[in-house]
Amino acid sequence: MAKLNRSFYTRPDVLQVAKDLLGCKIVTKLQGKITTGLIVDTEAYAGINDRASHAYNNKRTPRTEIMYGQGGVAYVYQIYGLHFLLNIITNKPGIPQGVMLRAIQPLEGIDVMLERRGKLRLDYSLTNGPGTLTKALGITKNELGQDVLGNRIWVEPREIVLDDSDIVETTRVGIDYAGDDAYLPYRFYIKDNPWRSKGKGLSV
DNA sequence: ATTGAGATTATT
DNA sequence: ATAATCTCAATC
Repeated sequence: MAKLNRSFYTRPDVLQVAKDLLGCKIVTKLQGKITTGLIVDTEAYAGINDRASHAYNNKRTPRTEIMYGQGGVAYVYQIYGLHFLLNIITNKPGIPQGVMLRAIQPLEGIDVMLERRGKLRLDYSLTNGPGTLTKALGITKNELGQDVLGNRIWVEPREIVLDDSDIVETTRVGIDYAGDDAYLPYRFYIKDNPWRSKGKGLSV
């Protein structure tokens, strides 16, 4: 199956990339196992002018450096010492923007995902948060900097029809520290899809 | 060298 | 409501 190409990710409008990723299929081939899921919930982080972004104010640190590289690369970081969150970097080198995956709908390799999550039965909690979907897909900091056009992680094009009326725009989750930018409509999810992230914080 | 908080989750 | 748990970044 085809992979989304580099130019999909290097587009200048990170909001458009976040929307266009909805309905696409993310695939990981890790530990010799393939797992896939439909992307149903994303958030855009708009770089140096976005107070919610790790790269706000052009902040360059060892952690954020990857965001300044080329688009189509995985930015994985650990939060609360417990969970790994997956972003795909967008735009061209020097412009640190990216899209975080908040939730997926499991498609293939569900048995593997259940095992990685320590669950016995399939329910929404398998992959309905940014930290749970990475665990199900086997993504850890090992994948930091991986090319999303490589053979470990990639995304395949949307095969379902989605128009704007199928996409809900709302505020991002868990970024109260971002002041007014917490109210920007930079989160997108597929309307009526039950696999979307519940989230806490300021979501409408 | 020290400290404080975090793009969360699961449990009480 | 809160514990879990640790890396990173800012400050001293």
